[in-house]
Amino acid sequence: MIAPPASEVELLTRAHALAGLTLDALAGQLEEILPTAGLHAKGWIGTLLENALGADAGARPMPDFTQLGVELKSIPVGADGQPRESTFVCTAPVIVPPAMQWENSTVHDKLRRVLWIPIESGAQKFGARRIGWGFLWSPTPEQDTVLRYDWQELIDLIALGQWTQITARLGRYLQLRPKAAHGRTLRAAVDDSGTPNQTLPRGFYLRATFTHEILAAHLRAAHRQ
DNA sequence: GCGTGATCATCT
DNA sequence: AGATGATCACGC
Repeated sequence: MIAPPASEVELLTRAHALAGLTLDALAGQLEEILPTAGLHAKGWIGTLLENALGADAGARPMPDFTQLGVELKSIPVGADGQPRESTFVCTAPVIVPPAMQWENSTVHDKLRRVLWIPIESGAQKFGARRIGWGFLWSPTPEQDTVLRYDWQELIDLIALGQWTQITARLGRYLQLRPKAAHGRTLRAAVDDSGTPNQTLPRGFYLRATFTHEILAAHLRAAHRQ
């Protein structure tokens, strides 16, 4: 158990010390056992990085580094450097509190400041994947505007109980997708006529097209240095 | 069961 | 091939 970093600089320094390491190497340092690749490894890399960097949020719905307000996201990238998957942000509420606004939403909380750490993905053996160069990101004003708009559109559908209208096709940067152990998971909700019912729990995700934009912008900025 | 960490598998 | 909908593992 490593203490949480005291500053963003310390966090970034820790992250950069991991760059170039394979998962095998980092797991060895932390005395953690590599999972068998593929199906049963979902989420394992993210947890490994949390442990390596001193994240302290656990499973609470708040940024991983609670004192810094920084969220950690590992992101699988192909040989081309492009994200291979969408990025889970947080669970979506099923009952929307009347006072809920973008500014006090969990999505906003988590995306306000993110430490992105690219992870090699692709055909190689799981343990041979290398950790990339992490970088801190905050939404630009333009990105924040789109995120806010997406969030409002999606949260309105939930608040109005219009579950049948909800699809992953909605949202430019943010989308809603199922987030559950399996398809039979149900959550108490209210439908669009105000009648209590049940619905599949969903989560907010960032589209890969958006995270691609984030990574590309970072690389352009880094090249100018 | 719920929220965290995500990726898998199917459809278009 | 890319996006959508479904699923896997862990801690509490």
